[in-house]
Amino acid sequence: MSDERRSPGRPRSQSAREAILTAALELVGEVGYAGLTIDGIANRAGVGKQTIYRWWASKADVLLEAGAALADVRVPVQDCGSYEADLRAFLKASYRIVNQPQMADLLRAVMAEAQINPAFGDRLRSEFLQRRREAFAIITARARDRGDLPERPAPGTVADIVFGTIWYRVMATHQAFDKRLVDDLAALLARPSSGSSGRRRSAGAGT
Amino acid sequence: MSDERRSPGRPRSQSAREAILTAALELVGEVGYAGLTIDGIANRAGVGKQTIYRWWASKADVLLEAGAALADVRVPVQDCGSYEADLRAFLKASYRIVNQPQMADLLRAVMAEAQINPAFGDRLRSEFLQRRREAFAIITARARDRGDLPERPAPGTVADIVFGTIWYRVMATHQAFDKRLVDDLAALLARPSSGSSGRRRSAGAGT
Amino acid sequence: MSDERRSPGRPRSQSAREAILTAALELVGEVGYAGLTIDGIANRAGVGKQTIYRWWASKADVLLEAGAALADVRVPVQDCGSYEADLRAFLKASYRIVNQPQMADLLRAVMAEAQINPAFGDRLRSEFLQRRREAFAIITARARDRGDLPERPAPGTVADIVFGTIWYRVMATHQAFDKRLVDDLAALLARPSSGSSGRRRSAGAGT
Amino acid sequence: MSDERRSPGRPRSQSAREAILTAALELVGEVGYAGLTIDGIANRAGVGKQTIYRWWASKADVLLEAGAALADVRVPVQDCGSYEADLRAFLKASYRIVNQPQMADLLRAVMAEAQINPAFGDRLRSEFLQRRREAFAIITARARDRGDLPERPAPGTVADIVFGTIWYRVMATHQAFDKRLVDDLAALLARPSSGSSGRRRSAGAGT
DNA sequence: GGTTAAGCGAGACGGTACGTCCGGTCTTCCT
DNA sequence: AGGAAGACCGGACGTACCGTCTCGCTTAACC
Repeated sequence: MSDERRSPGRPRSQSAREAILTAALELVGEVGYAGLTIDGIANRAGVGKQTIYRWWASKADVLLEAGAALADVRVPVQDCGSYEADLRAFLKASYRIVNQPQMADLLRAVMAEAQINPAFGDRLRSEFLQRRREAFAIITARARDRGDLPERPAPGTVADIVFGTIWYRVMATHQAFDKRLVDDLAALLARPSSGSSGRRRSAGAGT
Repeated sequence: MSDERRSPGRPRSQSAREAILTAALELVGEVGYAGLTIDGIANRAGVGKQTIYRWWASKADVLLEAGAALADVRVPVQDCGSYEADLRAFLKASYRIVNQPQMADLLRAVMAEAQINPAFGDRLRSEFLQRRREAFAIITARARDRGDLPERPAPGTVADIVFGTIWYRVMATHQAFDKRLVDDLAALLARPSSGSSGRRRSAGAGT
Repeated sequence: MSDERRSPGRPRSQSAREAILTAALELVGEVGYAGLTIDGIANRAGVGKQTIYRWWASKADVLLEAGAALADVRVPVQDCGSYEADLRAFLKASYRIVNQPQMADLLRAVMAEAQINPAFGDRLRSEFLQRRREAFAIITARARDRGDLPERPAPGTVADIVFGTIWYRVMATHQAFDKRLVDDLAALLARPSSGSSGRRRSAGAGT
Repeated sequence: MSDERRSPGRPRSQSAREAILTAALELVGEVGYAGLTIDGIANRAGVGKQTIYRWWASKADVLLEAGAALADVRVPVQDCGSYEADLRAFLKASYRIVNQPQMADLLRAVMAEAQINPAFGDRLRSEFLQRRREAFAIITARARDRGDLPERPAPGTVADIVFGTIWYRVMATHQAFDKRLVDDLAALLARPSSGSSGRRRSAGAGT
């Protein structure tokens, strides 16, 4: 029934894979991304360099996969009753991810590499950033259905604002992503648009 | 009258300085930041490597200084009559800077380097990011005095939102910084704080 | 009678053996000995690397065995009537071997490897060079018995001169091993020693 | 007067050059040619790898230059009175070179590399082997003039025999190049050709 | 006819050296 | 003293092979 035809040849070593991801995470914490080298990861992991090059295109890709495990905190997509509550839940989940010890350094590193290496930038977008945006899109879509989504800005722009603010704090100001920011963003973005359009929607929802 | 006591020895060559900045800008456009090397800049500029190392700490510092010329578009700090108008003026000026041809690439490069090289990160913050925030702070301070600054978020957080959104578009989505975003951000941030909470706070403050 | 007790397990694949020897010969002609790799031989032969390592110690050993087939031209050991005629017959046989198309390259390769890898050097001596010397020793021994062997040089030194000259042409000058060299060497080495000993022998032969 | 216009830039470091040649000679003695690496030479010499690659094309070229110093024993070209005496003097000089402690290993290595790397083979021929042959050619030319050069073999073939025998002992039999071989070769090659041709020449020379 | 044992193609593994590139320093001569 | 030139040491890069290993499979001999 199952089509899991094993390919011929020695199978990939899971222990090597895990040792590499662990070593990369440890090393980036100890020596920073600039000091991180494939040689260093290979030595720490007790692995040949080729084994890294065989499965990852760059040290940033290793980090990205290592980070995927840490970022396993699943975004809460269940309905909290209102757009603002949904927003707050999403932001709190993001807050928990970003405030993990090695996570901020890792995020800085992968975003930096994405600027320098366009091919990695594409991978970062498709395998990480886009997924986060899609999760967020669930919230705005639900709010639109529910009727409490402000008319402006458009959902894509809202995502830019939310993610942009978080990334800016991580990369530029090195300020903590604290609960106050959760409150500020949720309140700001959930507040009905000024002018007639907002009222119209409220009226519609109230009917 | 003038205190320009010339130091002894041969003075710094202005032609070399300009050739270096020009070469760096050209090369980063041709080969990207990853392909940019001190050797390459020196060759293109017809200059010895040592001349670069004498005056700049890294290729990112060369770019930062090269970019300063491009970013000469001075932020408008004059009063436009309302917080929203001031915001819109500031955002339009930023829009003009970011949309210069080589500027987005240059911004990406220096922000990436800042993540990788902490010492450069400090220089970027103190010599560029902080200056932009200070210019923006004039606007929020004036709005506070004028009385049309929403109570929340705090001015620093507003700056995080504004700059964060712009940087995120430059670095993550590669979306254009268009006039629609100017409108959205100005409208969103100038809109008065929502209903009861704002009033409650005012009431509390008044007691 | 026969003790050919077959060991259990799958017997060695003759088709794999032949494919390997053929692939090695082809490849050394196409890419040279430096470009010859075990991986390359295995791929060309459609064989796993392990199958090569199981039966040969190095790529030079593969070539040595591959060359053994080409060098099948057996040295003529039958008596031609005189030392000079025997010499000439031996040299002509060597000439036919060396002038085979792939043979000179193969000889160069194995002699080079013997200099670099002492263990292979021992194998080359015992399995190839020494056999050739033993074949040659038959000629000098017969000449001694017959009485037309010059007193000097000693047979071992004569072998050094004969083989040395051939190898030098193959390795150092890349000159063809031509019939003129056959004549020169045969005439030189069969000529009676100068001085009293030579005369004594001549006298003896004349009696 | 002198046109030794120094080129601009830092001049080549003689101390680095000598350290590299010394390190190469030491290492080839310790670990053999197969174990000799550019990395190893660079480390032993306290030098960057690039400094080696800048001036030499391969480790064999380093050895060849290192060996040139050892082989400084100049071939004696002065007239010893007879062809046989000249031959003996040349062979004794070669004997002294080959019997230097590191020399045999070095010769084996460069000749091996010449088989494997054709470009190096050309360099070895033009910079070493050919020079030795030219020195030897002086002896045969002088003998021809003097009249005591046997008619056959031709001078080039005589050189093949002399050098071939020496190289064969070094590479194939690992026998010492001893004084007995000097005597044997000198006697063999100086002995007049058999038959009338030799006598004719003697007669002519005697007139 | 099942069991055992070895050989087989495939290909991942830990390593080592390769030759290149670049960083940052230095040493020269020239201005 | 600054600058152009370019060699220097150091060290990471990504590649190529090495020789070994672990798979599933095939092929025989043996019970």
